[in-house]
Amino acid sequence: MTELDARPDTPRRARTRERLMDAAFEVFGEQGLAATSVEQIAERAGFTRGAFYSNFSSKEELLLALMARDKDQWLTSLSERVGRLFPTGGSAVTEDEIGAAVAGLIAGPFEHRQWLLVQNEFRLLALRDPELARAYAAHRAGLEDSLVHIVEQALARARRRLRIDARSMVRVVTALYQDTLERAMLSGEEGESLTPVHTELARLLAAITDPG
Amino acid sequence: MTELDARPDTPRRARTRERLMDAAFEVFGEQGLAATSVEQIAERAGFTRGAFYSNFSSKEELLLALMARDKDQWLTSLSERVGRLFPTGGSAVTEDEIGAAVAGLIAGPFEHRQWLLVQNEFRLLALRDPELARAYAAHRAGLEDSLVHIVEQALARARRRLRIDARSMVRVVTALYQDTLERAMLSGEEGESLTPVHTELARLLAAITDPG
DNA sequence: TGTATCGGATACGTCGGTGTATCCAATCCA
DNA sequence: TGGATTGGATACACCGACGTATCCGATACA
Repeated sequence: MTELDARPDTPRRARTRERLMDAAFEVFGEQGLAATSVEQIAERAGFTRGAFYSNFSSKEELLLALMARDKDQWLTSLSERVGRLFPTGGSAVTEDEIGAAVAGLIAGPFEHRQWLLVQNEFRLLALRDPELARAYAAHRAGLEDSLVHIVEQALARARRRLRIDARSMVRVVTALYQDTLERAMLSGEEGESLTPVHTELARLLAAITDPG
Repeated sequence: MTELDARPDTPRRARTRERLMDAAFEVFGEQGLAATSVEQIAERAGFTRGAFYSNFSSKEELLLALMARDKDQWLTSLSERVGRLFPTGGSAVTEDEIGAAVAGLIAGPFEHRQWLLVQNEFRLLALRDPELARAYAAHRAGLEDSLVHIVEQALARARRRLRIDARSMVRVVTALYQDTLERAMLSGEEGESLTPVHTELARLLAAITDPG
């Protein structure tokens, strides 16, 4: 759990760490965190266990690095796309358009399945380990704050107001998104079955927003 | 995964199976499914691995038995409590009263933490194993149907109507309940921190119901 | 060009869990 | 009361993962 005693941060090291994280993300998604051995991660990345342990002190540390690395990417991407959907000075937006927007955002270029799985496992670990719980809570808080900000901007631009406050709205939507995505993944093969997610979310959003 | 080749279903066997399931539920909750060995389960129940394998063919089979066993208990209990809260022929119900009702229901006698953890892990397994996925989907479907029924009854008795249909409402509320409960569990020690769950849910329910 | 350092590979001992094959004891029924 | 049947305990062989200590080759630098 403690940081690896600071070694020189040479570019070569950095590349190796990246490759290990990428590999870990893949294998975690396929097999699950607990079921994945350090050896499998290293192997997938084209290294051996020796390389792994000279870059990370444990699977857990790698996981933390992984989560931190990708949160920012995701957020900036989302923010950009929302900005394009609701440009400043645009006109008021209908309920249908909100639904379409959500659909577009969700259908983004991210591997939902992998992320859902890894996030779930991370959360599960955090629920049992107070140390990890703090890390996870911070992670989520950062994400939520950013989302709230994005939503408030979007609402202002879309000329709509919420029947509940933005933070609650974010919580409801993320929770429902998770749940519905899981439901879709559980029944049928990924691709096409993402549509119910959209309609479900659109329906809810229509129910809690009013023109204003 | 296949059933244990049918052995005589004597009362003694049944008792042993019960004890093993109870023990498994405890240990699963504490350590997680993957981290729990068959030996720990047996030990907790006061047996050895031998006993386990002569009653279940695998951890997985035990898990399925466990889920099936407790779903019904929970549902009937919930239904009873809802019935008491909204008796037939009662008067119309205010938003505050709905909040209070939800709070009361959630604060029920069940070990939320344990259940949340086990359900989460079950779902995680199901997301990777199509066989389990079907079992889990059936489990959830049964639960959801019952909840929808309960909600429709309660709404009629409370003289309120929803801005969305009952099934969507059930999905939203269960998803949000999960998420908020997790949030509470992640920050601070269990007991008192369940209140935010109540207010969050009450707020949402108020937003999607109208008097009618 | 020679030497030091760093990244990664190899090899090893250890541990814990698995599943099965065998054994013992208690209950059941004649 | 004595043989059979069943539930559970014991013992065993096996495997996979772990973490570390040590070694080798390549790069960097003088």
